[in-house]
Amino acid sequence: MDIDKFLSRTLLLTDKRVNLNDTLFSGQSFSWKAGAPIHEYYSHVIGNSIILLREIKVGFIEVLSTSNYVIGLPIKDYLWRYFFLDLDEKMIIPDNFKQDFSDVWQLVNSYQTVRVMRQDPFEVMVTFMCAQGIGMHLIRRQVSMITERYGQKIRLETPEGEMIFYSFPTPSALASANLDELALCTNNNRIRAANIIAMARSFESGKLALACVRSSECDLETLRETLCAHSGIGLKIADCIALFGLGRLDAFPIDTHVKQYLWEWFGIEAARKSLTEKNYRYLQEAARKILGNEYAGYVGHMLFHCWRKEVKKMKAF
DNA sequence: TTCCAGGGAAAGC
DNA sequence: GCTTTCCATGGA
Repeated sequence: MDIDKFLSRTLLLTDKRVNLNDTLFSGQSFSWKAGAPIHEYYSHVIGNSIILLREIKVGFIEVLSTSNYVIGLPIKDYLWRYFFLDLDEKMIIPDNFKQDFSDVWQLVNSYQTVRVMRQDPFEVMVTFMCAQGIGMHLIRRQVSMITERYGQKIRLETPEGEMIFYSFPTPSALASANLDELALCTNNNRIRAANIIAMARSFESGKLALACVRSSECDLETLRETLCAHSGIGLKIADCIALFGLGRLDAFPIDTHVKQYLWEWFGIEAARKSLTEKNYRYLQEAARKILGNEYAGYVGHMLFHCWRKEVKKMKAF
């Protein structure tokens, strides 16, 4: 059974089509491979971690996705939850955007099938706390070193032989980490390492974890305040955690790439200035007027992916 | 060499 | 309050 057949079966189960080639993990595209035994698909994502889909009996799937391990979940339930299948991507893009920016829409149109994945909140927090002002290469190296040092070793038999992966570290593993050791994994950045340890302790104490569980009940601003109370988490990282880890599709993170397309595609003057908090908030409001409010982050991510791939000519790793 | 990468926070006006 | 500088490293 190959991936296409797997998808045609899931299509029957869900009435929805998921093109695995269009899935994004923390905004990064990646490829899936068929493994062994059959009905098993895995992929490297950020760091030395994997997503593994394994059919354990007809219609039921086992999912190993870094720290998120679910056994015996019906395929339909898994796909609905993990790939946001309750979302009709054709309905989330405002008509006025298609009309007012038809040239951009022509470019972005084919990116509608992009799917943002619902990821583990703790993993998203650590990953994006490693992502300040450096390139993806270094971010991946940091996360990779953290998983190898503090995660659990996993052996996987594949047609290419045995492969070794590491699960994402638990909050308690990082909460009890030694500062000097963790700093070796974070570009020798001791401030970043200390921030991650403090955040993990807050998560382990239940304080931050509870805020995550209740994140859908509060407004976005309250959620951002809770996240930003932790040193090392500012507005941008808080928005990334809300979007990727907590399913808040209204959260609209603005990074250097989003800033670029807000100017180049939409001519928003403020996008040429630096991202101070004031300007960050202003740009978000400006973007919401174009992209809508409820799904601003999800739509923004299609644009993000399109911008990097079509305009910046960046390759998926 | 210089600039730019998925920023945040402290320091300086 | 708002803006500039520092943190830290590797690749183009």
